[in-house]
Amino acid sequence: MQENLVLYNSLSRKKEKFTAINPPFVGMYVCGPTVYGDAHLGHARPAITFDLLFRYFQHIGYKVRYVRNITDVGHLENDEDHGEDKIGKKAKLEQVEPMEIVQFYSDRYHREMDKLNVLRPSIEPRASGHIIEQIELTQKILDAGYAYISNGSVYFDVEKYNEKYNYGKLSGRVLEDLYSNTRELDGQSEKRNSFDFALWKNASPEHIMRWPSPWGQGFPGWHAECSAMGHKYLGEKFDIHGGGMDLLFPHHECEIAQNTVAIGENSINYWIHNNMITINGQKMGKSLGNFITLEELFTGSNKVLEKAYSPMTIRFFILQAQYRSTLDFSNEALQAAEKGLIRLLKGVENLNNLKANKQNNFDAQKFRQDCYNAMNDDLNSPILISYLFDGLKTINSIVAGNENIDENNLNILKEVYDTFLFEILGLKLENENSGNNKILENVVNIVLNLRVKAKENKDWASSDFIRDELAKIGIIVKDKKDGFEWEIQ
RNA sequence: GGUACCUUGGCCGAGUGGCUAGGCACCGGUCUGCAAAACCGGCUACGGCGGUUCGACUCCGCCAGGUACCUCCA
Repeated sequence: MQENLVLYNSLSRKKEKFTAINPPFVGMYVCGPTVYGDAHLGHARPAITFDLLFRYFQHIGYKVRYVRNITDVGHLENDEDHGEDKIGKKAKLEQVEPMEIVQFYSDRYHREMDKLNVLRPSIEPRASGHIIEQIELTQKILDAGYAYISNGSVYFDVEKYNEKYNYGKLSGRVLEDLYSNTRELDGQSEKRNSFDFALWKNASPEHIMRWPSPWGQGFPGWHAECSAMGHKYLGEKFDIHGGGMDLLFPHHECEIAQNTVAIGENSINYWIHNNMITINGQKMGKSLGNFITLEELFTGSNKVLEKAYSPMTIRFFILQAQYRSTLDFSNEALQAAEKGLIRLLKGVENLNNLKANKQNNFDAQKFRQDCYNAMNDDLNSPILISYLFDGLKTINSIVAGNENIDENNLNILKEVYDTFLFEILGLKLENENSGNNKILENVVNIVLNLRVKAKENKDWASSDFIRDELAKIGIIVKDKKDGFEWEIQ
């Protein structure tokens, strides 16, 4: 087992050596989607980031329990006092049961994540399935004296909490600043302070999603689910809590407050946050309306897209940036990723056909160690990928006969690509010519075989005619030494 | 307004107090009937102004520009 993994902890704002609480087990909780719309490029980033971590942990010998929730209740729009439930609103709009919305978008989320080769988590709990746990959490906080009841709702008393603990220790916020910077209360609020947050909300008569509780008919506050479910499945203390940087405040800050009171201080060791994907330098997000769904990316059906991009192109694009950096979307960047990935995968094909030599001038052990070092340094996937490209040059030189590799080093080299490219980065070969186009495939092959005959007869007019006419309808022919390849543009 | 962060070559994106990441594009070459593809090579950048230092893209200060969070967002 590699013991040198270093991860950036948002709590300390430093890179820290990772030490599991109870090795070889690792408990990891990641905030999943609120399922009221299609997954977009932004959703792919945490999914892939924590998939990378999940895969790497397993590779270096840990047994990981990976919990990623599905939020299906309690996530309100706008203001906590007056906002509408996101799922409930969509259900009304579509005139279906809220759970139909949840099922529909959960299924679609899974489908897109599968395409991205994101492994399913070990447990995927839903907020609506853990109402009792959230009521218990709320009751504990009430019993401890850090919450108050107001009109059938229960609010966390941040001011009181901050007297003993430090509200803001994760996000670096100071409560006094929040006083001056939050909007003035209009006098109608149920909350004592605007920064107090709901643990349980009283349901108005028109609110569809509602459950009985000691405080009346209602529903849980947004932050309650992660505290309740995380600790239910991972224990009182666990190793990692992850999510997007935009959840740092208030969501994760509130979770820490809840956990501290209801479960204990420092119940989670490492807080890990991925950065945002930007478009034209601006965050891609639901509220800005500048998001591109994954389905649109895969099919090219969005006017900002010059073409369709395959799931592996998207995955590679995301992995080419370190997860804590913003990543700027553009057609140019995506096409660069696409071409690079194809070249890398072709290199692996060459590698698998390599023949070992007696002589050797490649140090595969060092190469392997470099790759581990990159991953151990806070999952530096772009550096890892740069090494894999460096290795490609070596592979091609060996193919060309300019360098030599012996059997031992060749075996290690193959193992490194297998491990890092496929197992850890989670990339895979994609089959082009999607689906039921067997007939087209056969027809093109017949035509191109005719072209081979024409070339043998030095009938350049015919061979160029075939190539050019195919190009006109979007089929690109690539000659090879021993035959041809083609692809649909 | 408060808090934090960022500014790297045409584009994306790593990184370090001295040892030119990588990809894409571009240019040149090999190969090819030609072209494409593939392969090889070239392309030495770190917002501005000061300071610390033998030496700064890397540390410090100021300025400029940008972003995020402070309300829902991955």
